[in-house]
Amino acid sequence: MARPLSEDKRNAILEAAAEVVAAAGVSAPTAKIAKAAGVAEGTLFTYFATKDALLNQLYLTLKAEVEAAMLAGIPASGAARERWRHFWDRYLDWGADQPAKRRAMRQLVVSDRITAQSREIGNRGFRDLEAMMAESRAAGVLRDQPAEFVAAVMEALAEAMLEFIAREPGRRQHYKQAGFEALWCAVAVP
Amino acid sequence: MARPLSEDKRNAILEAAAEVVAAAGVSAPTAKIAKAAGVAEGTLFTYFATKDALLNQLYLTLKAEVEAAMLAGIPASGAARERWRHFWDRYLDWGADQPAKRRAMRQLVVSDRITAQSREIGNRGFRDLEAMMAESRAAGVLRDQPAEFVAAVMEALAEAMLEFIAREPGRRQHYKQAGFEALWCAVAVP
Amino acid sequence: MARPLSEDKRNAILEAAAEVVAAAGVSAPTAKIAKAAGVAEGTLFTYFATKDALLNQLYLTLKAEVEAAMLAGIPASGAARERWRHFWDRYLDWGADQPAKRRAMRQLVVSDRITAQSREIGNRGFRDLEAMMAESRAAGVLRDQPAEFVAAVMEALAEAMLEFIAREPGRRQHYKQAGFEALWCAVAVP
Amino acid sequence: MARPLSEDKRNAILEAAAEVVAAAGVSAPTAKIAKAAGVAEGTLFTYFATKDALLNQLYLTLKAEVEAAMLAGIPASGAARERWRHFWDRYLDWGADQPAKRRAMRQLVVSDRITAQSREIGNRGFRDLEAMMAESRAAGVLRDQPAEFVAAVMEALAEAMLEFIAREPGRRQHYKQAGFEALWCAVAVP
DNA sequence: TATGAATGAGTGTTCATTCAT
DNA sequence: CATGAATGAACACTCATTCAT
Repeated sequence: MARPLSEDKRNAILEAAAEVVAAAGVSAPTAKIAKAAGVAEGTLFTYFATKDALLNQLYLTLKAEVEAAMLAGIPASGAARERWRHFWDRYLDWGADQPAKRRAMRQLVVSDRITAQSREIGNRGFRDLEAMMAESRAAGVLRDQPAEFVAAVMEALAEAMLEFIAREPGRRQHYKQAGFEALWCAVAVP
Repeated sequence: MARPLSEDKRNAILEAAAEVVAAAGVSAPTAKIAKAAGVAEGTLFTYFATKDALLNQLYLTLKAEVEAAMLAGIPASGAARERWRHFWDRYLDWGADQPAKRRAMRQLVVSDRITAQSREIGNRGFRDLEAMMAESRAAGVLRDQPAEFVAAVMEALAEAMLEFIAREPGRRQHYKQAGFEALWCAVAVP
Repeated sequence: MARPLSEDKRNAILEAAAEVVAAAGVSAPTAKIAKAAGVAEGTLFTYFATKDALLNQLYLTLKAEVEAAMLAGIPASGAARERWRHFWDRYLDWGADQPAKRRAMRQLVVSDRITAQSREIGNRGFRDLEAMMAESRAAGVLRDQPAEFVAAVMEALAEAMLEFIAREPGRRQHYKQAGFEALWCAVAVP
Repeated sequence: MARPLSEDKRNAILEAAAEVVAAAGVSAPTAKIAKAAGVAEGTLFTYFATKDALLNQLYLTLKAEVEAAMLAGIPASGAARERWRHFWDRYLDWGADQPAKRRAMRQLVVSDRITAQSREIGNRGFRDLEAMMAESRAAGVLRDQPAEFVAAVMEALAEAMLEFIAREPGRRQHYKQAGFEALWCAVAVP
């Protein structure tokens, strides 16, 4: 086979897309993304058939990245509150360390170019994550709310905290703490 | 349709813009907005100098509308929790009753076409609202967090609840209740 | 109504399209056509929704033009041979006087961008023309062939003669004569 | 599929080009042709330097093929009419049996990508053919027209008949007969 | 020699904005 | 002031051709 499709190039395009979408929204020109990735305009389309395919792939990639970040180093056992805190901290650290990716995600989530199927697949990972937490709910630690509700509250609060962290990077720990307190109080049995 | 007067036309354009932006994002063509408003393409530009001006005005108008909805019928006195509950309920009712406007707002908030100045002005209203609440914080009902923090948490949770209500309109009361419990527990002194 | 769609501009675009398609085929850029017509690139699309729409319209327009040319000045009565000769002469004169349009037609006829429907409509006019000739066939002047056959032979011979005339304009009369003799002998009862 | 030898590959590309050009015109992508030929995109360019070179070669190849078909089995002597009939029949049989090649030819003939030189060379073969017929003209069988004229009339009528045959394959004999009668009457001394 | 990824000029079409009516 | 045709700069995507493998 001649010059195989380069995984590096594919990743460069996705990284560039995150940067550019974060800065200019989903309507950013593909030419700008290609340039940022250091490839020719046409090359982008050998890796992603259409702009929509690229955006959907970016969405899935970012979703998977967040999930992987949250699961990394998760303690196999331990008090429910501690495990939740782990998730929360990893989530916020990821978001705070990758501001471009987080802003890109904000754009993608509200865009109608992300298909229902992508959203479905993207959430599947989180559902697995929540399944791991089913026990703590069963153990009576969490209020009686469906996993989706808990996840949505967590995401909402995390987003709000990340906004503050983005503006005041020095107070990351503060917002992580304050946010978690709010979260725990909101979802845990008092 | 009778030819509406000037002010009516302006409002028709803003209403149409909300609908169209909700459905197709901020990159929706001005021609589509004009058509939805029942005016000619060019007429839109006699009321709003540019598309950006229209989007920013829409943002401010919606912000003001939410604020007005929240303040309407506010009890002059009463327990802090009840007054907060009033705000919360009015906010969620507005969002649930005006799904298009809420979805339009989601698009506008993440768009880079909304200027910092607009955001500043838009939040001023909320700051006034919070000023009214300063006393409850002073009275030791709320945790020691800046008003912005409380507002951000409230908005984040409200958004999350509205997503659920949009999907299950019949359970509006349930989500209003569950959301408020989470909110109160997150911001109030335990 | 503001500035109405200009019939002149529409015609200018069709004329330009004929010129450009004649010279560069149906794959000629729309930008080139617009420029030749003296309008902006975008203007072309206010008159014709797509390039295909323009090409199909051009096809129909040219077909109608040929037909009109053939019918103009047709003697109401007279010997069949003279009436056929009239058609033949008008056809060849049109083709010889409008070389660009004729060459454009050559391109359009073989292009798969001209729809079956356009071809159907385009031939309808000729069928009317042939209907007028039914009598001569009935009168035993023409061989027993369907009208379509006669029309196809006429077109084929005309095309061949026009090629010669294009190369030797001075011998137009010669080729008109020679071609008609071939035609008549081919279709008439000996 | 066993990897074909060089000459086979060249032929495969030409055959594929005929199919693809017949279906999609001369603007069909070279990638499509390569795929249809079962070779890589780049390989096409080791056999033909440019797309134009391929198209011109295809034109010449098809021209040569028709000519060969017409000359095959030609009776060395015999009545002029019989020999003409032989040519005519072989021409129409070739066109009717190779509809793709014939349609490809139609596209090539009107394309400005076929150079004057190619056309010149392509017609040379036919001129040879006509040279063989010079004697019948000399013998007073044909009207006093240049060979080119006769050839053009023959081609024009053949094209027209092939259109009919393509639509009604069952009536091939009928159209061969009717067409030849028209041809003979058009070119022969009455 | 064969392959197919890489390239970037070119294409049809869209759209915010202007301006003649 | 209202209208919608006119404009031309973008934009997503295609494709002939090159060249690293």
